Amino acid sequence: MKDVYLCRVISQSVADKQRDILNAALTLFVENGFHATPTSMIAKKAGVANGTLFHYYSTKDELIVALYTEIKTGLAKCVLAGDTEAETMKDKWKRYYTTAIEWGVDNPKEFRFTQQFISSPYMGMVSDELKKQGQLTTDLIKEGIKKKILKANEPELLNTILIGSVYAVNQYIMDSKLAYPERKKVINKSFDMLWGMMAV
Amino acid sequence: MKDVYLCRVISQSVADKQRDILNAALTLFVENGFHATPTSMIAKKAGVANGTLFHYYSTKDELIVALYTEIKTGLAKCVLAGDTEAETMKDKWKRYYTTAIEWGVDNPKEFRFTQQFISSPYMGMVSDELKKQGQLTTDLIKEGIKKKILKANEPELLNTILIGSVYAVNQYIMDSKLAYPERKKVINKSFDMLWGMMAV
DNA sequence: GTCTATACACCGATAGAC
DNA sequence: GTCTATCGGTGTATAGAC
Repeated sequence: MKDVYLCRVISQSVADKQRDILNAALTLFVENGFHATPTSMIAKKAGVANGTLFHYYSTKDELIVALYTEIKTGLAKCVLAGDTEAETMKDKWKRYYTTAIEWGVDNPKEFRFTQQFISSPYMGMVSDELKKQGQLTTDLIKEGIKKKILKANEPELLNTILIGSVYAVNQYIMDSKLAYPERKKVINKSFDMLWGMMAV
Repeated sequence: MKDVYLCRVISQSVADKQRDILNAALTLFVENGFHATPTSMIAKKAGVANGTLFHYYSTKDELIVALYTEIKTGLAKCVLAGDTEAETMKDKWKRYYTTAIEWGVDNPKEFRFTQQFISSPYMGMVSDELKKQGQLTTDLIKEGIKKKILKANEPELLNTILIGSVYAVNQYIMDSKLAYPERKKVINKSFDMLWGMMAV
């Protein structure tokens, strides 16, 4: 298993000014929240005119949701990138788990933005398509149960706890400002704990 | 162990109009978010004049933080209410765990509000006193490790995972709209999983 | 303490030139 | 596509009567 899971999200995916707008918005939203960040401030930080912002996103809400979609898609791509056929289920889970947490470490603004977004009313505005992304890991749990590798619990419940743990461990790492060697230990240790909980 | 963990929060603790304002604010914040809820709307729903709101809270931010403090204190009181001396550590943990989750079920608005608040920039405005409330469970973990009841992991890390799991399981219960008998099963089952993870 | 009335800043969004 | 200029709407907070 490789050691580094770096994965940048927004930087390369869209063109010039639009990218600047998204990057500026991300930083400011995380710092000040959605409300306290006027579009004028975003435009200024992005180095574009106020009107230009509304050329790309016809409302502020649309910008916010677009930013979330962008980030979430990038995370999913990043986590699934290392998928191989020849891999035990435990290794696959460990890789998913590690990649997700390291992604949060490499992209702290993106991570905090998603947290903020998910528990906001904007969450109701995202497409069902994007919402169903979590289905993937639930399916993997079902497969694991069928193969008698995982304990026969409600898959959705286990999935929820796992996602919650990814957020929790990430939060812990960020709060404690853990650098690489210690960080890896914490990730491994917590994975072992969780695996002990879910595996037969 | 008793079966019902009901625990209302805001309703009784403060006087008349002020209580109406907090209740109205809570409902509207959860429905619309902080931004999309003007003070005028809060005042209207509370049945008071706009100026009255600013008599009790000199800024909107102050109102938001006060609401969080109120709710958080209520939750803490509720969880600690059943503390007894003669109780095994496992029972105490199970009671804390169960009470916290059931509190979220009984107070869905309060629960969603805290989620929204914690991941917002307002979180930076709360007193250090309130922030340190989580210290209590961490200390209990340390005690458990010393007594060789719990595995010798980083206490903070375990605490973070536990809190994350409480949120996660609550979310699962709410999303699945589980009623009492099934809900209890899920809580017990998930606690057993978690206890298996943390206990020696 | 509670109300009415209002000041005034500010923001989201548009119009239209280039 | 990008800019400047601007408008209409709205929100926080205050002033002052009761």
